[in-house]
Amino acid sequence: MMPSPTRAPAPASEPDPSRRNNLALLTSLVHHNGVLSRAQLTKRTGLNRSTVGTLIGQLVDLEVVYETAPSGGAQVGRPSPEVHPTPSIAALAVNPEVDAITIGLVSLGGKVQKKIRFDTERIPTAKEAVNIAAAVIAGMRSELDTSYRVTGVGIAVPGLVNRDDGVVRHAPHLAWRNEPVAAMLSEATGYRCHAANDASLGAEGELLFGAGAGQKNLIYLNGGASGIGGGIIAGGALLRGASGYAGELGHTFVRSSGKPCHCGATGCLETEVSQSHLFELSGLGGGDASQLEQALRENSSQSVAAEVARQLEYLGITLRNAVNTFNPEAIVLDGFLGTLHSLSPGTLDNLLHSQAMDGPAGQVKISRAALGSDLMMIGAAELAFTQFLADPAGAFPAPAS
Amino acid sequence: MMPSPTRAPAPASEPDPSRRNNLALLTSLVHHNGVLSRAQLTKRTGLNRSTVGTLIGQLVDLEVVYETAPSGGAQVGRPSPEVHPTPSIAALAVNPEVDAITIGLVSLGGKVQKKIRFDTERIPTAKEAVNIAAAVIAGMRSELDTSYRVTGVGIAVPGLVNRDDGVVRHAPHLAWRNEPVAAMLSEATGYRCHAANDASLGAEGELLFGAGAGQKNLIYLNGGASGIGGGIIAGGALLRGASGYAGELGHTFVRSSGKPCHCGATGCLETEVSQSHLFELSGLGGGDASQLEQALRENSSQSVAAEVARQLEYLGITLRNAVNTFNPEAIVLDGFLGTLHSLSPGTLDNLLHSQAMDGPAGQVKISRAALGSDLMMIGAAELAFTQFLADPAGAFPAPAS
DNA sequence: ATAATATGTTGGATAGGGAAACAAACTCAC
DNA sequence: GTGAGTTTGTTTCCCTATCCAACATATTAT
Repeated sequence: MMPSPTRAPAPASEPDPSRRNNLALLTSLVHHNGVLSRAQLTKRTGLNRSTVGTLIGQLVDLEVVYETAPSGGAQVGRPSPEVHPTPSIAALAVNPEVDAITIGLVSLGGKVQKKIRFDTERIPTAKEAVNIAAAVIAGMRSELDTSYRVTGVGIAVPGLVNRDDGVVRHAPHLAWRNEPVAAMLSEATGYRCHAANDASLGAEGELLFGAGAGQKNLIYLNGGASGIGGGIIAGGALLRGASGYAGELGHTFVRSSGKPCHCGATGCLETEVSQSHLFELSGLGGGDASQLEQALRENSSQSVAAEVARQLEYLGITLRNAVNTFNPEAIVLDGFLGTLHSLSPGTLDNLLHSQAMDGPAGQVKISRAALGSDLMMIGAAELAFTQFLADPAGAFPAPAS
Repeated sequence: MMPSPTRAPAPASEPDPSRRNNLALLTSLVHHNGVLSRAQLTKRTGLNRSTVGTLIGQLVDLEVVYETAPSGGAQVGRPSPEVHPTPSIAALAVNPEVDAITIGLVSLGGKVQKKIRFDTERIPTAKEAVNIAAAVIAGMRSELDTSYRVTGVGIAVPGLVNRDDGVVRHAPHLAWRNEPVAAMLSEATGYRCHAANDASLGAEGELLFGAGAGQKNLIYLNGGASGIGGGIIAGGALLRGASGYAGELGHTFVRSSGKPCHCGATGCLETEVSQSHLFELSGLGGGDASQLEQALRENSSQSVAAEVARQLEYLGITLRNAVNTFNPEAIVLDGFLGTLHSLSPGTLDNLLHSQAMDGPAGQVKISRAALGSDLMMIGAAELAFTQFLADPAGAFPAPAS
């Protein structure tokens, strides 16, 4: 049984928690792996063959998954049918940024079905962002109602977000303070909404569907126009902290008598390592990450090389701290931090091996993010999937048959 | 049922994992809280009254706990009998340091029954440490065999320890490298031995029995003769990392162009903040933590005040990083770091409020460690209790009746 | 073809927690 | 004191979900 010790027991009408747990386990496996044979599910869960059969049967009835004929994998024995996530179960994703709001629709299984980028003239207020998102969702509404079962909405915000109540405590680059965005969007759309820090969701996205697949301890760092955000996976789960604020590696101390940061401190990573310096030096007025990367690659000036080296050094200090503190298996760099790393491959590895403690440093692999521009959609959607995945049978009372 | 998805299912002969889980849950609650009434256990576990009754009955048969008549707590209703941990179930604790090896015996419930400090002439080698510990344990052996059921031995080592295999990767202050201390002591004593970093175990000890009781996110920092160690509790569990090396906050970067550290980097907290500076300035040649504290309190010289302020500033940088990264509810300072904090109360709080991000910083409480010199014994013993607590029915096949 | 292997399927057995009814032991009010 | 109200232990019965074993099925290897 193992009921959650912190929580009161579930009301009597609900099915036995153990069944729910096992359904949740299977659903999560299928969602995060895309396709799995029943035999693989049996191995992965440790459950009995017959039990998996029953459970899959229920999930098929619930239209959470569907089965297809075995693919002819040349293997001895009776082939096992393949279990797929139902793509009509989906979650909405919203990602407000300084210059745009992106709204997406993501299927169970992590496939991005739609992605709509709404460019804004100026930095949106929370109210504007919610209005835009609600309007886009309203436009999709008839399609959503007819062709999808929507589990909810996840909002990825570049700033401190209290994950429990969905209030943005402070998003400096958006100039938001104490905005209850989840409640606002919930009010406007009628969907259950959740909000969290964008980089935390990025970490979960890369963990489940991207460069960190299968890892249990992973550090994700993203550099964008809105500074540097971080998300940490420890022991297989996202590090949340007391209120979900954990992971702010962008404000790691990297330099004595450094410049003051908007956070109140001095010498933060985010003030020393920034995309805008690189844009200036490379001669570009602005643009996206790939344009920056190309410009930097083509520019062989001394000043650019020096700046890249300088920024990598500060990034190295942050990674050194993080490696000593977390002993992760992998570090995933996204945005212009991925660019910096790729411009001078090996530099960060060398810094880590010389400066971090040899135990933890010996195991780290540094890589670039794999999911690109879909990542925020996938991460935010995951936030809205969580509740569904925890109780796939209870989320949609009657299967749409 | 919820079998662990990563692990193969348990052999068929064993009892149902759900019963094991519930027994483990109850045993842990009793162990960590000392005494609990059956009614409290019912509330805490969320299990049914009758189920708790059955389970406690089994634990009584196993002599893991015993019940006593209700204490007359003035409360309406039938009084609930109290459940106590059996003190004859115990774990051994070993803590090698630069100048001594301490061996202890800790009962279920966390009470230190014995503590034997063996002072060494010089820094002990791993072999010497193991020999001394084995000899002391051999001396206790007849008593252990007649009066106790020993679950195993936990070794708390000041250095990087791979918790999975019990190998000390590197303990700089002891000058140990790649020493399989757990295997060595296991060989010498016949007990199951486990090893881990001392500060990590300190964090667990304070979490379960000390200043961090009830918290879910906690940072423990200990300053001693052997540098600064850290342990991090995140989401209720110790942060281990890929190999159990996590938590090395003593090597947080705090100063540009700082002194080189033995770890290979420069500007580490451990090189800037150290007990020996304070001993020199206070005029003491050496001594223990309480002597140092008294000397510093009585010394009103400018140079001492300046050094205390300087060290607190660097400690503040580490805590700033840690708070931004972990969003903990509590920070527990031990050893001379606790002394520093108490000499200038409020300084660290002010530093955090001005420098750390306001979301996470608003919630942190900084306090001193509560368990004093028993902490390492309790923490190390916990390491040896873990396996027992996970399966209280399976650890000692036949109850000694 | 036949053997070997792996997997789905079915029916029965079992375990273990939950619910309800009852018993017990306490406080409180009068 | 005595009865009412409250809380908890105890017992019995039930239900659920898993496991097991036997059989059926579909594939590869020989």
